[in-house]
Formats: sequence, structure tokens, C-alpha cells
Amino acid sequence: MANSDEGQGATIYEVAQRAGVSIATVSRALRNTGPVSAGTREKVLRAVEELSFTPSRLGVSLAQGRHAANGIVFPDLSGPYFAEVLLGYEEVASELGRSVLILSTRGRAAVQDLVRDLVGRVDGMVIFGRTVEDAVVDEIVRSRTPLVLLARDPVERADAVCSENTSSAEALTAHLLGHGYSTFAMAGDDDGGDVTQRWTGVRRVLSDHGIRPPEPLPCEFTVEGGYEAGLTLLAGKAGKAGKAGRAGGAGRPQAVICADDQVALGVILAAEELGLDVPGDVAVTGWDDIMAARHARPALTTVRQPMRLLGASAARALDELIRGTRNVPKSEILPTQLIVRSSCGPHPLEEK
Amino acid sequence: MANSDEGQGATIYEVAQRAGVSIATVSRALRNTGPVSAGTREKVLRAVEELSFTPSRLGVSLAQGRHAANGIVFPDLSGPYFAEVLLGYEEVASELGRSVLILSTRGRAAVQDLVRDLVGRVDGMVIFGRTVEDAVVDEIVRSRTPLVLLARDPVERADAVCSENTSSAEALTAHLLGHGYSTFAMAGDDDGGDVTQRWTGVRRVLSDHGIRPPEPLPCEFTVEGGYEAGLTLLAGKAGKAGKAGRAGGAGRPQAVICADDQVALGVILAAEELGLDVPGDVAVTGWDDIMAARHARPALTTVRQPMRLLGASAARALDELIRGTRNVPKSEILPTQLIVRSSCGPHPLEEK
DNA sequence: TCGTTGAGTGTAAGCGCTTCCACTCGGCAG
DNA sequence: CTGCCGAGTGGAAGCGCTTACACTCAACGA
Repeated sequence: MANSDEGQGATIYEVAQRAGVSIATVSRALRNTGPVSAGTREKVLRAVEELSFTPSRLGVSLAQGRHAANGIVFPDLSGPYFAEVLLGYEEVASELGRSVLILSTRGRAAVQDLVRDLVGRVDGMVIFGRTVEDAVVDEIVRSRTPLVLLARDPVERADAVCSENTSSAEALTAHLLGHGYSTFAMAGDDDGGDVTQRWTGVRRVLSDHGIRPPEPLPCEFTVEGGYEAGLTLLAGKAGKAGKAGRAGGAGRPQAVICADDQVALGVILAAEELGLDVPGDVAVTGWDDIMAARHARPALTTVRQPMRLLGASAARALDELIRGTRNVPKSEILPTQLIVRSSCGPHPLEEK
Repeated sequence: MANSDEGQGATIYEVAQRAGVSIATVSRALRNTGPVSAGTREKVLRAVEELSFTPSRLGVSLAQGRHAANGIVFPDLSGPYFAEVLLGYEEVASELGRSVLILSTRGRAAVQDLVRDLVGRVDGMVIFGRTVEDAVVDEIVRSRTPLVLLARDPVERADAVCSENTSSAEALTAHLLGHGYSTFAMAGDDDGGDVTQRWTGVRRVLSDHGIRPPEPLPCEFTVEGGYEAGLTLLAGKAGKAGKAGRAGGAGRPQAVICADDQVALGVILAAEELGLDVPGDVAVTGWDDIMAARHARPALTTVRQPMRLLGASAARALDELIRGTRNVPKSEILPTQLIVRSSCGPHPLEEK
């Protein structure tokens, strides 16, 4: 019988004593490192069982000089996007025998200290988007902590994983042009990362078609943010083709391209509020393909990101860095997919 | 100038040497424990600065016997529900100076080992729903690891935090009866936790009104699971009042009460597939009030859970347990709110 | 003038493990 | 019979910190 409730857990010394061997032998028996006779191993295992011994993680980590844990830093966890990425990350990290520490920087003052603390707890980490100042990223890189940047521009000596943005944005824009729209608005400010790449694609295609790209209207990347932006953008009367459609005078755009799905959902809400029909009066598109996009009214045309895969890839890249399997940084770009639904209107060609 | 890129980070010994003092003094200066003269402190701080010294978390933890970290175990992170809870948890834990380790048990084989490992890395943990076998929970409790159970029936010597289920379920059911519905179906099997409580409320009200409660149709708590369930439940012709509506013969129910929003969204999809109008031909309700519920077509009548607060409360309860501020277990029940939208039909009384 | 005191500091003992090194002791070749 | 080898084991040195305890020494009251 096990010693029923064993207070704080036995140490390797107690196991050694009970088994009548030295702690070195216990360690060897448990970790299969070095020779141990069958009889001794047996005794050790029995003692371990009886004391329900679990090696102290701290002791092990201190002695081995590794944590067997990874960190991940998020701007926010509230969106479905981050949650999905996190899921993919955790799954793979756990498979690889690493625990996962999370840190959300949302509205935090001392981000830098929090990140530093995190660094001290892990063997490597993933940093998401532009959650962390360049100086801090630089500090992490210099400390030789393996680092993977997710959805953020690459940095020397760190890996990067992101999803394709520009050409999908081009496809999306081309699709809208195919609908015959000619006045556009963009909701959601440049972020110097993913969103900026998307806008680049949009701008390029619009310019190529002789349409002057609108300035993106800054807004928070939430439903509420989108709602506010929507009210602003859709307030005017229907604008004429050719007049690039930043709201507040230029007239209501025919299509609003949103930085992500949440913003798009907010814009749709705003349209409803203003008595406008989507896509009848105005087309709206999102980005990410979160669950709500599929169930929204109208269902959202968007670009699907491989969110889970994004997290999984980051975890794998990090693992390589940590084990030293690879020491040249790599940059991975995952494909995205245009998902046409009804929020951009019945398409003259592609709809069957 | 700092020693530019400082390899693996200095130790307290190097700081002590550089400052010309002992490591004890360095520790005291840094942690403000015990007296240190102004001059000495100054020297120490300078040395720390120059070496960009950060105390090793492992060393500190080992010496102090605490991790300054909490764990949380999830069945899955994919749903918006869990992500929100996690966000609330992380936010508070971080405020309280604790890192957060996550563990998802979704489809994992060696859950028990993973949980055990987690226990060794934290000062306390939260376990979600029925992710973990009772035996393992018991083992954790016996190891004296502070434990908070989230949305799970209380256990001796552990805290519990959950949201109110039964009476909200009664309110929801009463609301549906107010619509005049008399044949019902329930989608999503008992789980021995939250969902069971919900069904208890539903059953009670139906029985009180002389309606024999249907058997819940088991399904996964995902959109896909709901879709499958919906196809089954809605396949028959409209049933007559009085015939309790488990599908497959008894006829199509007038209302489908779903275990959560994702299931409800799936049922709506199934209804659409079958050419049925929601709420015209069948009313559907969810539970949780995830983002998609608000944006769905039709918008989902549901019960809002304070997801963020759930996580935050768990974090606070755990903190009390860890610091020993409180040693009697407590059980907290957070209020929920019936959110009436259009998926249950235009209400004869409540709609204005 | 002589304890007494307490601020300021150093020494060293852990915390729980891993692992290098040295040692013992049969078995086996020379 | 001696020497060598390797399997099996123990001793002990870390890993990087905190902290109890001991110590020094100037200031101060008696």
C-alpha cells in the first residue's frame, strides 16, 4: 500500500534510502542512463511506487539546464483567431514533451518585465505579431533564447511563421472588382504586419485597375471597433464610381474590405443599424474565417487562415531551434484560401 | 556599456564578484530583504546593470520552494467559450504575479502523466469540467496542491467555480413554453456537469407543465456535432403536441434546446439543409452566448455565461488557496442571463 | 571605559536533481 | 596466478539561488 497521503512528495534521497541504494543509482534506474542490475532496478521501482515519488521538476531542470517548456506571447486571447493558433501550438508542443506558458500583453503596463520573466521559464518562445517592442525582441535574440515570430516581419537570427497575405488580398480584391464594384473602403489601420501586407495587395490591384485606393480607416480589431468604423464609412449617400470612397464626404463605398472578420461583423451590424442591406447596398469582406463568419447573416466572404497550422508550425520550428537540429533561421509562409460567401454579393461569374 | 551579448546570462556569483561583495548581499540588495548600505546597493545595482543580470527562475524557485506559476487544464481550446475563460484566468493570474501553464487534454492518451507533470510545475491549478478522471483529481488533492474546479461538481478539499445553470434553464424553458411550443427535443448528452444541470432545469419545467421531457440526443459539442444531431432530430414531419419529441418517429419537435451555442448553430445549419425555417418551422436555442450567437442567422436565443469572469474568479480563488489566506474550500456560482433573440421566434409577450 | 546594540556583511547549508569520476569485484585472457 | 576489463555502484560536485547564523565594528548609554 502506498503511504496514502504523502504530504509534499518524496525526494530522491528517500527513495534511495528505502531501496538501499545511492541517489545516483536511483537516477540511473529511472532515466535509463547507465547500467543498473535488474535486481536493483526492481528495488528502486518498488520504492518509487511505495512513496509515489515524482522527480521534482525544478531539480531536474536545474541539473539539466533546461525547462522542457515553451512560451507564447499574445496580444490578446479574446479573438477566435488567437485561440485557434494557441490550440495548434499547445498540441504540438505537448507532443514534443514541452509544457506551454502563455502570456497575454493586452493592456499590460510592464510587458517588458513580463516577457523577461517568461524568458527565464522556458527553453524557447513564440511571439505573436507586434505584441512586443523591437528592443525587447532584440534582447531575447541576444540572450540566445530560441525565438519564433508569428505573423510578424522576420528579424535576424529568429524564425518566422506567417500566412500568405498579399496575393490572397489581391485575389479578394479582384473578386470584388468582378462583382463590378468600383468604390471601396478599407476598415482597420495598417499594423506593420499582416494587415499591412493585406492592404498592399488590395492597393496594388485597385491601382492596376485605375482606382485610387482609399486610406484605411483605423479601428480596433473587434466587433465593436468594426461597428464604429462601419457607422463612419457608411454614413454618406451612395458614392459615384471613380470617387475613391473614404467616408465622410466622398460618399458611401460599394464595398468595404475589412482587416479581419470581427471588424467585418461589426460593419455588417452598422449597416443593419443604418438600414442598409448587405450585400445589396454594400458588400463587406473579412479575413481569417472565424466560426462566426460562416454563421453570420449574411455569411461572410473572407480569406481563411490556417490558424491551427500556424500554431503547430511555430511549435515545430521552435523545437528544431531548441534541439539545435537546425541553426539557420527559416521563414515559413502558409497558404491561405479565398472563401466566397454571400456578403460580397451574388457573383456574376463564380456563382453557379 | 553592457557586455553586449551576454551568452547565457550572468549568475549571482559574477555579480557579487564584480560588485566586490558576497552573493548574500547581492540577493539582499535585489530583493530588499535585510539591511544593505546605500553604497553597497549602488555597487550591486551597477554590476547587475552591466551584466544585465536576471536571477535564474529555477534557482529562485528551488530555493523558495515555489513556482510563482499556475496551471489550467482544458478539455479543448477550440471553442470560444474556453478561450474566453482562459483570457480571464490569465489576466488575473498575471496581475497576481503568476505565470500560466496550459494543458489541453483533447484527444490525448496519457492525460494522467501530463497532468502530473503540470502539477510539478505550478503552485496550484485549475481543472476544467470533466477533463480529468476523478482518481487523478483525488491524487492532486492528496498531494496538497491547491486546486480549483471549474464547471465541475465540487470535490472535498478543492474549490469550485461554476456558473448558474439550473434556474437559467428553467427560465429558458419557460420562455419557450410562453411561445406556445409543446414538443421539444434536447441536443447534447448529459456530461455529469454543467449540461446535466441544464437538462435538470429543462426537465423540471416541462414536467411541471405536463410535458414528458425528451431524452437528450447525444452529440459532440461542436457545430458539426450539432449538425448531425439536427439532421436526426428534424428529419420527421411536424409532430403533434403532446407527443414528446425525440426524433426518429415521434415527429419533428417545435423547439430544439441545445447544450451549447455551437450545437445550436449546427442544428440551424441542418434545418437550413432540410429546407426548414428557423424559427418559423422550428425554434432553436443555445447556451454560452459566444460571438457567433449574436451574428448568426437567425440570431441565437441563448444563456449568457460570464466566461471571462469564470476564469478570473478561478484565478482569484486559487490565489487565496496558494497564499493560505483561506483554507476552507469555497464554492462559487456565477449568475447567468437569458438572452432572447430571434431563433426562438417572435415572442407573444416579451417582444415589443 | 566597557558592555550592548544593531546595522552591515560574509559563510555555508540547503533546495532536488544529474552526472563525472573513482572504486569494487567477478570473469576471462595471458 | 596475475592483470585487465567492464558491469555495477557510490561519492561528491555542481546547477543558481535564499536565508539562518555568525561575525565585525562603530555608536551609544551607563
